[in-house]
This record gives sequence, structure tokens and C-alpha cells, in this order.
Amino acid sequence: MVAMMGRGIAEQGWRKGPWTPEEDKLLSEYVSLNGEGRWSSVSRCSGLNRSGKSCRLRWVNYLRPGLKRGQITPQEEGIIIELHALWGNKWSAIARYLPGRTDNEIKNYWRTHFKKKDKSSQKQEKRKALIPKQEVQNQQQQQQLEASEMKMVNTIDHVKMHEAQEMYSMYHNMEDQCSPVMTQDFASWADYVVEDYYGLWGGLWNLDDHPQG
DNA sequence: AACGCGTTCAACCGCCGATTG
DNA sequence: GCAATCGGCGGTTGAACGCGT
Repeated sequence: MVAMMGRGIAEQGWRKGPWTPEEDKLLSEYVSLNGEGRWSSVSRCSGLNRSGKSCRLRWVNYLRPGLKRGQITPQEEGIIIELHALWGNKWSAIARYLPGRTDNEIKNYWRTHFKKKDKSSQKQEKRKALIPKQEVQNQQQQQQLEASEMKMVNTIDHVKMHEAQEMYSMYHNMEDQCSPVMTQDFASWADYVVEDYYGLWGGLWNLDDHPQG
């Protein structure tokens, strides 16, 4: 039996690093013959010198049919923001509402954009320290203006989020009692909310600081 | 053209819960 | 009931790439 996944990788001598086209081919052939799952037996049956974990990751994130390659659309972006506000860093849960997108992809996307935001605010702080007094006053006025705008947006955002949380718990209860079909409805509902947001504000990046649910 | 810096993304790591014997 | 094993998840890393200077 293959010794402990993950923890025993080094002792096992699995190949690591980027996948070659040959390895991809072997893995695809294995999955088309045996289906997804039983990852620990992939190396035995397919001749791949990769851990089951590595194979699963490669399949899920790269080889699986139906994966969307390319940029996250504004709609998808909106859904990510909405669901992240509801669930936090539950990337796999969020990914379930974005067909063709992987948790890894979403995670990377979120991280990239949040880091960006973080850095830009840090830069602002640095700049503040360098500019003359008059400019500081002007900037403060501008920031107050922006802050009041944000307040307005966040108030609406807060109301929306409250609705979202109620809706979600409602769906959750229904899901427990009835059938998994409900999750599909929730997905379209999320879509609707996102479109609603866009109609109102024409973009969502001001709404990053959602209260974590 | 060369260099440095920032961004993106594939892949790995460690942990945890579920399953199995 | 318990330990071993497995699959899945979130966090992190590092190579590749693009862009500005």
C-alpha cells in the first residue's frame, strides 16, 4: 500500500514540479478509463511517478474538461465578491458557483486583487508623508468626500449583505430538508444580485470591505 | 539591451475530516 | 474504539512573464 499521502511524499520519491505533456496524457488516459477518484492508485496503474495528491490537483485545476481558461468576467468577479462576503475564504464552495473555474484560480484571483488594494493604500500612506501641508488638506477634503460616498455605498451594501445572509440561510435550510436542486437556484440568485449591483454602481471594487460572514 | 520590480499562476505543503479495516 | 489511509481544502511558494526605467 502507498504510504501516507502528503506527509510521505519525500520518502516516496515522487516526481515534483511542472507537469510534462506526457504526464498530462498519462493522467488523462487514466481518468478516462477509471474515472475521477482513487488518486492513490494512479501512480501504480498509469506509470506516473506522481503522488495521488499531485495527480488530483493537476486534474482538477488543469486537465478536467470544461475548465474555462482566461480572464475572470465581471459577472464572475461579482459572484466571487458576493460569496466571499458570505463565506470568507471558502474557495471550493465559491468555485461551485462558478462553472469552469477552480478554487485555486479563484483563490489566486482574490489574493492578487486584495494584495493590489493593500499595496495601493500603503503607497498612499507613504505619499502622504512626503507631500506639503496644503496638499494634505486638499487630499483630506477629497478623502472625506470619498468616505461619505463609501459610507453610502456600504450602507446599501450592508443591507444587501443582510438580505444575502438571510437568503442563504433560507436556501440552506431548504437544501437540508428538500433537495440539492436548490443550490442551482441560489447560483442564479447570486447572479441576479451581482447584476443588480452593477446596475446601481457600475463596478464593485469599492465594496471590498464586506463584513465577513 | 539590460536590469529590477511587480504580477500571475501552477504546484506544493500541512492540516483536517471522512472512511476503512 | 482506534489507527492508518485517503481526499479535500486553504495557505504559501517560486518560476515565468510583462512592464517600466
